[in-house]
Amino acid sequence: MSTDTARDRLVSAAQGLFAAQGVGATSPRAVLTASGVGQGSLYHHFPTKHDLAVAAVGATVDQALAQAMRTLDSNSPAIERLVAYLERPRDALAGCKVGRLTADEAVMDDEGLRDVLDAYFVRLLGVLTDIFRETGLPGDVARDRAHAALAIIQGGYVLARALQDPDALSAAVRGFVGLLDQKEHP
Amino acid sequence: MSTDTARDRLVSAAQGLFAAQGVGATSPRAVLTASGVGQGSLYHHFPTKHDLAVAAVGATVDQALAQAMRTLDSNSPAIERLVAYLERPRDALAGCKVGRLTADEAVMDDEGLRDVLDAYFVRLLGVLTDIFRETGLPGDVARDRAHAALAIIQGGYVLARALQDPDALSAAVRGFVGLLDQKEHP
DNA sequence: GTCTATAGGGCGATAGAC
DNA sequence: GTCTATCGCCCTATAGAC
Repeated sequence: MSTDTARDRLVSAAQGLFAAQGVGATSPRAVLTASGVGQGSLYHHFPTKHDLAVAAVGATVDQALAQAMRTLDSNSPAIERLVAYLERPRDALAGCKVGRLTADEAVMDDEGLRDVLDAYFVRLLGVLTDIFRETGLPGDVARDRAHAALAIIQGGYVLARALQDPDALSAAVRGFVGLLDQKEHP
Repeated sequence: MSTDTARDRLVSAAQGLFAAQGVGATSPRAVLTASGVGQGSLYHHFPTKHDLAVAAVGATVDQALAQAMRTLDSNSPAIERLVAYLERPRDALAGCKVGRLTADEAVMDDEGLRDVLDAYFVRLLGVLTDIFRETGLPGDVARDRAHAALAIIQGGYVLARALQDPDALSAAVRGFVGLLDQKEHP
């Protein structure tokens, strides 16, 4: 592992705090306390909070994309890959590490961070659209369904947090998958 | 109008700022500046930020529920009421005034505010579940579809903000409504 | 009820020794 | 590269006059 340099420990600590509290609510001070490095080191590697945020959010998005691709990029039939992605176990009460950031003005006010979020969802939408196209749907319908599938996950996280009940996300996924299945079992 | 008392102006200003920036990122100072009242007045009516937040978030939830019920409570057929609710015009780029708060730790760490969010979604889920039941679905399936419908809206808001494109919400709704319709037009 | 003034503390960032 | 010390600002909240 290369996670024991000061820089890596800072990024890793920032990722954890950003996921738990958001970017705006996390102070550089909190990051350096959690990482165990000194104040000077933080500002040596990341002159401003913006720089730290870009590094940490970028790392989180890379990891989330890699994880998503593991279920979406197999060679099973399209519909199975889709359902595997939708039903993948998730920490519903924690919320989506990426999606939650859209409610954080400190993120949305920063063009660099906005671009990172944008790239994440554009990529996922592209892959999901291709999957729906493989099932024989025309392109525009496939694109709408891809938006719906992604919205189910993101909205399921919101419901789970609001209701403090992880099953709210599972229920939303079941409701959506049930609609997908009805074509095959009418 | 009764919105020209100091108290009402404070609540109204807080609602606007909370919707735009979240609760944690909005200072009582910002609220009193936006409302035009003096500092002493704020702390006279709302001794702590918590008290102000409960009043403002409560008001926002009441207004949002009333607006939702206007489309859900008509006497048109169940499926029409549902689609009318899903397709209602929304300020997608602003995000859901209520749903966005689930990403705000200042809200989730406050039991009173959590309860207000919970009540909002429980109420909407109840009404949506009843609508799906009216279409002849068994109770547990109706409940899952209600979760899915609400997740489409909440997730659509997240996608719209992440992509900076209001049509992402519309696309998610189209994708979902298309699946609902396929039973009728197979 | 509303005002001005201020307290005590955390914020983001910088200085400068080692 | 990493440390400790410190700056100036804004935060939430309180004090006390009017």
